[in-house]
Amino acid sequence: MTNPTPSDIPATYDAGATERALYEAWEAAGLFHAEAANSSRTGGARDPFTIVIPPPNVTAVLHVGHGLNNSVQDVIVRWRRMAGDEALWVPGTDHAGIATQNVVEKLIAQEGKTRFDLGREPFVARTADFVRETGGVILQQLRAIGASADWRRTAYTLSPELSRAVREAFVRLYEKGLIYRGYRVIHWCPRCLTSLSDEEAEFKETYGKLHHVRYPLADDPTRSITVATTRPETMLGDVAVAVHPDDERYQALIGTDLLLPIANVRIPIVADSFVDKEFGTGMVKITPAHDPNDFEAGKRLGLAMPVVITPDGHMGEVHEAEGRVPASLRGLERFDARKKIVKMLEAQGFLDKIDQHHHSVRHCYRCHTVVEPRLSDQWFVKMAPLAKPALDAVQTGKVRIVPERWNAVYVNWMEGIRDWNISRQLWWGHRIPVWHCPCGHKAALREDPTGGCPQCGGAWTQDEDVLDTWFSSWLWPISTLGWPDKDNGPDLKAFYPTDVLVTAPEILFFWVARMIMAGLEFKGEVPFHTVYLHGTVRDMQHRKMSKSLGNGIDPLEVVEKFGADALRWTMIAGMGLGVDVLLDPEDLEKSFAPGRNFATKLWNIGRFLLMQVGGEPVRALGELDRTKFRSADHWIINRLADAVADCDTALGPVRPPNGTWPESQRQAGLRLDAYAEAARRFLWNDLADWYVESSKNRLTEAGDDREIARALLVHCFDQGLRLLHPIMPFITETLWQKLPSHQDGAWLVKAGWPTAPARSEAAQEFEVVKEVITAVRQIRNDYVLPPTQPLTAHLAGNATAAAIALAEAGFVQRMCRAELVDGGAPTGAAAHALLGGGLEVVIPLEGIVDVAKERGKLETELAQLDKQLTGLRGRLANPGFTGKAPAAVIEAERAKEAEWAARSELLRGKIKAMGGA
RNA sequence: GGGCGAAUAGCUCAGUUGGUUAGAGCACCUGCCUUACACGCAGGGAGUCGGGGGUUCGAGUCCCUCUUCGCCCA
Repeated sequence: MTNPTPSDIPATYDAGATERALYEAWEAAGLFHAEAANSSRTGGARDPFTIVIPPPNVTAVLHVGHGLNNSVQDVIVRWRRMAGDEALWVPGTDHAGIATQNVVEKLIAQEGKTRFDLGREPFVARTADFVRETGGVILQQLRAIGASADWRRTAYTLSPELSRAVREAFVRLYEKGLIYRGYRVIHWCPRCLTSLSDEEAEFKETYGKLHHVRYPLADDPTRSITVATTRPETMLGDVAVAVHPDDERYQALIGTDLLLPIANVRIPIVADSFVDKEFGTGMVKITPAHDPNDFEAGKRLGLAMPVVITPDGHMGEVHEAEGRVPASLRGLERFDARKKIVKMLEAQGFLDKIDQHHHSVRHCYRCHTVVEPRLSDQWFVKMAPLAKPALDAVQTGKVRIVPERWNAVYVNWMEGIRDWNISRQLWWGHRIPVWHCPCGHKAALREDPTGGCPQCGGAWTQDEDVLDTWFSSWLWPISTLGWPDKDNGPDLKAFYPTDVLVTAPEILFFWVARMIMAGLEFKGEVPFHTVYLHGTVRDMQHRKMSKSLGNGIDPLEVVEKFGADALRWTMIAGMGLGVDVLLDPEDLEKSFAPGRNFATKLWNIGRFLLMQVGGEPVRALGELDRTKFRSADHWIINRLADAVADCDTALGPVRPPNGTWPESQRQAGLRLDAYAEAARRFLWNDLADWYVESSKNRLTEAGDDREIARALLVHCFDQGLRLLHPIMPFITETLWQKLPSHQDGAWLVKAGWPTAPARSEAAQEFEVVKEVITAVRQIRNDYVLPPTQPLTAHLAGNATAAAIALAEAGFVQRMCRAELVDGGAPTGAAAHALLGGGLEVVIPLEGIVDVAKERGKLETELAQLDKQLTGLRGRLANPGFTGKAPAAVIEAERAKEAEWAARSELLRGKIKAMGGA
């Protein structure tokens, strides 16, 4: 069989032609399947390793943030799969209540309809159809970037199974008294027409206006007090003005009435210690129905709670507000009303002044409408009892959060946790499983009731609201593995607790913290042992990529132009721990060419191997006679050992011993950028740049030397491909299957993760050879000698080192076009390089080297060295140093002093020989 | 307003408990189409480690302070 020639295999790798078919082959071979029976927790032979995907919205299309998040998960899960774990990656999607409902509402708006025109059931049916037809696209797109999930297990938060989990969780908490109905001020989105949790109402920095309004005393309109507000429209709902009970300024006013302008109702001045005397005028107006703090105050003081804003954000006498909203304002949109009220106040002489005011305003996290605090009845989960064990789990190390700084954020939130508003006035989602009947009886039920109320026989009506989407998401790790239907089923036993949760810090509270609570509450165990929080993909101005800014990158376009491997490489290699990944949407080439180029480099290493090594089998590493190794062989084995160790260190510990991370391991590992760099360095800088080059002279002639080189080339490339495979799965699999060591039917996906080979001391010898080559190259560059001009390099100063280099004279010749000569260095015009161990490289360059210039170079080097030597000697002469520094440090400094002194002496001698002082 | 974090090469970042001449990738400059690869090879320049003060034999690393930026929470 003849070896291929360069023209047989194209010089560049075509990702597009390879990736799709390869993915299909992986999937067809069932390589991503994980079986409960194989897990050591159920008596199998492999340790389980599980990741559950942060479920993307079912209507989502893949954006670069998904690309990053899922690439990270895939890298980790592929690593563990190769390492021999029963590696499970559970995929799925989220029904995304508000988001999906908004999408469908927009669709029917094009037909001029609202959801209310359709009615609840038809609207839900329409949404379900929409999801069925267009949903889940993202799961197909994840395949395009190489995601190795077990697709048989694809889950959906609104599936019958996961809906039962939601129901079970609700009923259990209800029965424990942890779910209750509360009447209070919540965040309300006037556009989505639903309440939101604290977490769903996001702060946005805003420049607003602080209006100072005069409220006259009811019985003496010549006197007035001044209060400040950013939301004048809510003043119609004011029921009191509060001062601090100890505030001397206002003692006399407590108990007197004010006349609320515009509304023209009397409101009292009351005392309450929540008022900050120092802030503003020390007087605060109380609007219980439209501000959460005022609500608390109003409750304490037993005040009325008039509601003056309608659910859709218009002025109105909604509740307990008769006579407060003048006809001219009724029905006016809240921000229009604000402007009008300010004008009215001004006209009536009640407006003192308006200040510019920089503050944070809550917005709906789905539609970005300014949220309205609103008094209403909602369902809540009592969080404190759930938070306690979840806090402990992180503080004791059962769950570690990486990077560390998010620990404090987590702890802070848990310690100040507030009850969770879980009811949403939406139609798309899990309907709250509570039924009421006319007799007032109320029950939370696992199954829909069949008959009537057990107490009065009346007809049941189900609660109208649905649950917060996150109420299903927080069950994800347990529900996707079978809870509660198969609570003792093999999957939960085999794979729960899972291992790593990979996500962005934005949903630490929405999701991660709540999953920890749910896992502990419903399964009695943490849902995962590591929370890995990665950065955000941003553009070159550090702006988050978003549709509205138009600065996004389409991952599928990148896959098409550069390949999935290139996409993955750029994201993983550029991802420091918790650090944002910066990509340039204006210049995809700049961002993704490095990954494509690396793939091409690998392709060409492969091309070289196939041509030079041929298809005949190679000897196994263990069968090689190490006594016949050349220095390069020892060296590449050591470099491989380093690479394996570096990758392992960067990836880190896998699971906590005995379920708890020791202090020393809490932040260890998951340095994906360091791992990527270690794999790249080995394949490119070590194997391709040096070992492949060193092998070229050896492959031409049959014999042991050729066989050793062939075997090591194949072995090292094989191992390097394994190290890189989790990051660049397609190119590595493609090349790996072409290796002569490849067994029919074997997949790199399932090939073993490398273990470091035994090291060899002899590897240092090759460093000498490399140094000589580099020295000659530097001289060639310094003197601008054409690469083709043959040179003679005399070696002197260290016979042992010289002999090592001379043994590889042929290789040196090939690498830098220099013939090595033992000794005989000329005294005339020559270029000099002084290497470690006193080895000298002298290249005679009559007519090219200016002796004075060459001497000048050496003098500069000497001056530099002497300066450092002086400092070093000063340190060693300092009794403070020798008396206090650790022995090892002093020892090292002494050794350094000796080496530098010798080098200095040598330099001095050479300078003298060249006519210097 | 409270808390946390960051500031190191043109850019993005490493820098372990204080201890070599502060590193990497990208970018940049120079030479080269050397029979695997120009999506490549070789060589090179580049940082008073944000400012100031302190502790120490020794500070990028620890402490104080100022400046700037980011994040989380209210």
